[in-house]
Amino acid sequence: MTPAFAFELEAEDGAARAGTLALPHGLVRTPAFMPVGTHGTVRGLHPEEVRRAGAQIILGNTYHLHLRPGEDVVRALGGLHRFTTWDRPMLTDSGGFQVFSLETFRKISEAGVEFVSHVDGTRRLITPESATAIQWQLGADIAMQFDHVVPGQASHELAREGMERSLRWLERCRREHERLAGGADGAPGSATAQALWPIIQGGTHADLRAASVRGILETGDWTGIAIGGLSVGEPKPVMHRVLEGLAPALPARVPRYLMGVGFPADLVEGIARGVDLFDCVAATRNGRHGTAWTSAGRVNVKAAPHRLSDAPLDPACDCETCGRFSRGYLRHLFMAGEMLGLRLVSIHNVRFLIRLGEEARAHILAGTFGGWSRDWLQRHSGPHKA
RNA sequence: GGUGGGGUGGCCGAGUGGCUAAUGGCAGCAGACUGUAAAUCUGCCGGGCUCUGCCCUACGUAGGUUCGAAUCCUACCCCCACCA
Repeated sequence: MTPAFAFELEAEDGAARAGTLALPHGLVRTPAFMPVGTHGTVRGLHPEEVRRAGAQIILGNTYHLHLRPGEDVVRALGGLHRFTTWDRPMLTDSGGFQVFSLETFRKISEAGVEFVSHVDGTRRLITPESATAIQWQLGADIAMQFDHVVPGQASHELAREGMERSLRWLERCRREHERLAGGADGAPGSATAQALWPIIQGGTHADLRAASVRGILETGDWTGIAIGGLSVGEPKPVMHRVLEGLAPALPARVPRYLMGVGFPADLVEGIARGVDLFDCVAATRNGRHGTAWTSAGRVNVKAAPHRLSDAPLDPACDCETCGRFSRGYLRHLFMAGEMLGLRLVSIHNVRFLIRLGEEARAHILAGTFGGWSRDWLQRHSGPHKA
């Protein structure tokens, strides 16, 4: 039996990597896209639909699950896996992204972040310790450190502040996680039940990113390392440059998780720069908003030309939606405001990204990733952008 | 037959003399969306042009008052409510 959290690097093709990550609830073949299920559900989709789309692991969110229903409820009902009935691996984000996205609802101090709940207005102080403790109660396979995300346009000074604070908070998360894993508070589980992953910050500044990696690697043997603070407003070439700068500094035997990314082209670009794991809400959000990713580029499901179309969204797609429903029907569902439309396009987009990971993996294992990714990016550039 | 209310752009519905091509909403068209405050948000939405502006058409129909009318007056047509 593979030890929990072991990552086997199976092949490299240029900077691209294929591997297998062993987690308490199962294996994750990489590169892989992880659908986001903020509230303990991949929005709009039944867990079986997520599974059939090929998802190996999904996310949950610490901050949102803390507000609703509360980690005590989740724990009382058997933990996140049992609560949601998702029996494959899960990862919880720490709430660090909400430091960025709910910027107008929070105040940062060294102690932590005080949020004014967007749900009921109550004040909630989230600290590195509490974010870790909440995640322990939720019980996902992987917990993320509580970090300080700054916008993509952040100055060197602000990016440095966020990066250094994230390092200090990482240490506090690590201690709390070790304490909990040791059963200090009588919580269930053990050191093998949940991993804690650090997050590289530093904005768009190469020196800060490098310092972040150094700081993280000095403090422990991590079973995975995340790259945060990207796709938050910086231009794509800048994100690519940051990834290229990071790759050589990262240990090869540790999986790399690019947080919050991305669109299809971002996956291909990221994989080409050594990223193993991705997550992004765009698949489901765009699905709900009527934009489908296809092998021929983006399709606006609501567009009039699809009115009489009997064709599937993407003839090259093996998802449940494309196997059964026409563009004309999907357009009708959107126009009629029927929820099935939102769900069907979400299913398609999730499958599209997961399949993209599967295809990339196959090409890396076959040693053909370079040509394949170049062709793919070529096909999906310009007017047919992905 | 009588009395009262009303007829506004694809639909609903504001507007009672100039700031009105006419508030809103819906429908329609397009765009945005990256560790989810999002089944959301933004823009366009009478026609035409030599398009930072100009012209035409338009508030039931026809006439009138006025420098100026969707807004006031007259007649007619139609719709609704109540009474006979």
